[in-house]
Amino acid sequence: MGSAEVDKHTPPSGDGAGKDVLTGLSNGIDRHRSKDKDHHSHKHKHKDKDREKSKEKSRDKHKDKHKDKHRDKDKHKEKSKDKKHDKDDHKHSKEDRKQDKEEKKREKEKLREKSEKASYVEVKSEPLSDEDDDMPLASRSFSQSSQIDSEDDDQPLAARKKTKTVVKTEKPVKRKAEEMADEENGDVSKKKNKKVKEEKKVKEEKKVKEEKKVKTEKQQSTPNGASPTKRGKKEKKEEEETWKWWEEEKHEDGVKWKSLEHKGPVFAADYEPLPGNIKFKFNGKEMKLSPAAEEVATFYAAMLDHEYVTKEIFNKNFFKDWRKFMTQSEKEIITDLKKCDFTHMLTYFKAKSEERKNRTKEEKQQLKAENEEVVKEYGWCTIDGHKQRIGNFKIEPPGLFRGRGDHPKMGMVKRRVTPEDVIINCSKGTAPKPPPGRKWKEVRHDNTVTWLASWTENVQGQVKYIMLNSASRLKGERDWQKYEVARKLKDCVEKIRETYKEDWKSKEMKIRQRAVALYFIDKLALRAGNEKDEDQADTVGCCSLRVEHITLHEQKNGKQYVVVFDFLGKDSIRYYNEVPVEKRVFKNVQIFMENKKPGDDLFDRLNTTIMNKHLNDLMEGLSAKVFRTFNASNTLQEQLDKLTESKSSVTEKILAYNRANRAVAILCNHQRSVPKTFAKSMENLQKKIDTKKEAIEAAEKSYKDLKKEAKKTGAAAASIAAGKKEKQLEKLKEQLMKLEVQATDREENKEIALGTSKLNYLDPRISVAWCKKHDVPIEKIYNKTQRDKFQWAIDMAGPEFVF
DNA sequence: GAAGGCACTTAGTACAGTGAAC
DNA sequence: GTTCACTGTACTAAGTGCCTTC
Repeated sequence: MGSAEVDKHTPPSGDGAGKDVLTGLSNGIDRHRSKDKDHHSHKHKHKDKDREKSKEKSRDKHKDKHKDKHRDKDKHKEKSKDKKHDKDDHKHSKEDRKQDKEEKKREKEKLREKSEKASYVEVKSEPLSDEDDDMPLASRSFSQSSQIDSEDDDQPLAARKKTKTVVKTEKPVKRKAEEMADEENGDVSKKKNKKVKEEKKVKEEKKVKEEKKVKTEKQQSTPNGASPTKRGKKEKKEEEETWKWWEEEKHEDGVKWKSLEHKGPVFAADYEPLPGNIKFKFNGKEMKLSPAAEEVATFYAAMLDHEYVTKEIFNKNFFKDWRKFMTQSEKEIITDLKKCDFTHMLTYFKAKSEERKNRTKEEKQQLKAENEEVVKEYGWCTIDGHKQRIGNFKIEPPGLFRGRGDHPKMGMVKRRVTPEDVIINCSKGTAPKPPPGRKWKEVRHDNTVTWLASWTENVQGQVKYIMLNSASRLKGERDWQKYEVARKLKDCVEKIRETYKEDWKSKEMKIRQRAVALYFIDKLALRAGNEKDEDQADTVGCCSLRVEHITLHEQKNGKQYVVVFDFLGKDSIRYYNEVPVEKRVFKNVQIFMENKKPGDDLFDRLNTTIMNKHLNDLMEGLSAKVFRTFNASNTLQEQLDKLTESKSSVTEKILAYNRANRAVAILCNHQRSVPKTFAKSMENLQKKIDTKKEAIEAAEKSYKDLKKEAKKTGAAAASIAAGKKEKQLEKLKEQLMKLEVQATDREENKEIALGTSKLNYLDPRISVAWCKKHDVPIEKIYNKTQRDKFQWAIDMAGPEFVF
């Protein structure tokens, strides 16, 4: 299929092309059916069928897209069901086991529900119409055994999954993560570790000296006027914060801690029923709800002003779940969400919120003190003899699930977590006490994991964890290691690039797909793109890109061989990019798209496991995500080198830093919604600019007048005044320039989030070194929390550090 | 070897806190 | 003292990738 043909099925790219990309995509494409297509699309077959159906049903194109994907996801279900038909008993038993598991899971759920009796009235599940199971059974059975291409290893994954003849090109031995981690550190960090060991003695001596110094200072300061408690607190805090774990020996393989003690999590406060005068109305009639139903109703009421409640799926899920918390009589009465009136509740919450805002200083202070007490008690743990902050010691309160994008589960009730749901992890003999009269689900002593407590959340069945905060050793060590792997990639990236460029020419489709995908991951810092379940929002990454997500242009805006990417990535954030690529990549993509429907996988012979296996063969510890870290950090280093002028002022240097940071954020597609106050603040800034311009105009006029006068009269006074005016004018112009730069900066940053890259992708040693080299205070780049997180880097990196 | 589980990182948003401007 | 706008933090959803199970 030529690109023109592809283009025919895609909307004009460019402005606003995003969500409309699907429009008309299926037009005519179905006509290209081939052998390859047939077997490749086993997993797509039914989704295509359904897609056509859904097209008729749905008006919203974007929605359609998601629906399609959910059907896409059905393909996995179907896949496994097909297997059931085609394959041996083993598959049957697999399916059975799966069902067994699900049943067990359901039983567990039930048990948990029972345990929550205390907080909710238990109601037997209501047989509301279940639309989830609308997949036609007929479409599930589909044999494909005969459709496998005879070409070696050059088959779509869907087909290959059925055969056992996959040629294994990868190294057979897969090593343990711990081994890898150790060896990762090996190459790059080993030297450092050695150095660290050598220096350890010296440093320990230094440390002892420092401690002595601190002690003496303490002793000296306490009798002084300064508040002893305040000082003591500060010093204690500092002591806690300055555990230089990076100078210590690492734990052995897989061991995360030797001792761990904590007080357990903090549970959400019990539900406080609404005052009697706050009424819920159904069909215009006031109604007092049972406590359980009322609590869930308040979750919804509190969100009435939010966009979520305009979404059908949100309302549907909420109502279905809400009914589970109603009494029999409530269920009989409350039959339609549209007839429910929660506004009185919302008004009450708003008033409460106002009340909170208007608290007196004393009240606020008291509240703050109370919170601090809680943090003091539950916010810290003792790990290997050191006190460390816990990141999230509060258990998530109940509420409505706020899935992002078009999440099929949004609006479902997130149930209250009880001690009976919680697994505690700590040293033997140190288990925290559960709340009075309650029990933990389990207490374990697993020192190969970093979490302190966990529970399984009911909406998605995911495990949630209580973990240490980012300033802790456990997090810092991993962070350091992450950047070391990225630096290791820097040393061999050129070779890897040569390899994948060579692979673009491979005879094997699988290898060509892998090579092109890797090129995208490397060039565009795309995420790997794991496959997703049908009960999640339809988002993709590189390996899971579908044909509908890209458009090819032989020529676009004066550039040759342009690939236009338009898809929803993580958090349903749109990724739109027009990328000129090498001809060979372009031609390959053309081939990958041939005879495929919009909803088909672009890389049908590739997934993240295959990609990462390959990457790990190229370099130990390498996975797709390392490219993002590497490219982000590398970009920062390059941009800083390019943009920083050593003669500039600190302000200008910071501007340069922010620009470099922004370049990375753009690369990684870190977006944010435009701040609510943006328009207004821009308006204010514009006003300032206008005022400044007026001032400049006036100053210019008076300068001219003064100059004229000086020339005319030759008076020294007039000449001095003109000189002064000139200086004033220059100053004003400079101020104007600054304001205009600020406006540009703000405008450019409107939709870009700098924090994510700073926190997760940029090797902090680059920033630290840059600060040290250019005499920029580190506080200008990192706030307190960030400095805590990157303490290791601040301590470690000198001005000479280069990524 | 597919699928699911698990542990962890990465992500954007909401809101509280804070300090500057008026 | 009040308002406004920006910053920092808490929160929790959504990714990645390795490991285990069957």
